[in-house]
Amino acid sequence: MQEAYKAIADPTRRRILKDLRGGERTAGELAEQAGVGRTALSHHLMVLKLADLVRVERRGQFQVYSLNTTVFQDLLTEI
Amino acid sequence: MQEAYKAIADPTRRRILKDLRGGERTAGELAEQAGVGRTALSHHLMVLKLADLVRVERRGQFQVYSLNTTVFQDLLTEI
DNA sequence: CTAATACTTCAGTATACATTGAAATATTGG
DNA sequence: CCAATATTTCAATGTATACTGAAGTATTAG
Repeated sequence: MQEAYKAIADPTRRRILKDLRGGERTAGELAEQAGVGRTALSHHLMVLKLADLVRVERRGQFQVYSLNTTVFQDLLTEI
Repeated sequence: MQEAYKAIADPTRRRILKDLRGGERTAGELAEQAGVGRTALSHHLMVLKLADLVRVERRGQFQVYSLNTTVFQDLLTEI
């Protein structure tokens, strides 16, 4: 759970999560919206994945990210 | 609000906050419970104070800390 | 006033995090 | 297959965070 706390401590990652509330996004779409480079974004997505806050699925040449709302609920409950 | 997110990202600070749910505590009591030295604790308390998650009041030779539940609510709402 | 108690600030160090450009990997359209 | 597109990994750097012992500040008991 520590991973989740660290994950939401960063403003860029909170922007990513907020964006994902609007539905699935590709890594590229997220990078554009989050205002960081592809490399940095990839790092942030890895952090969110390790925290199990997002899920990812390859769809053709895209990696499609989506929220894992369950873990969000757990986090809220614990806080 | 960013300060609050960073504040709860650290496990030691979460222990401090949990302890404070049991009522007011002096800095010394918190240090003992949190399992860190006085110096480190003082630093963590400063972070919590900056995040406005705790309030402090001098009472004689003690600094007495207590939770600021209002900011907690705001944080939960935003998440 | 002085010593003791309770904390905080200072200074230094070690570790973790965020970001970047370049190179590597994966998938697909033609 | 090969070039183009999408994304990740590598390597390097700067900044932030956590921790520690020593010194400093504040308050009170005697």
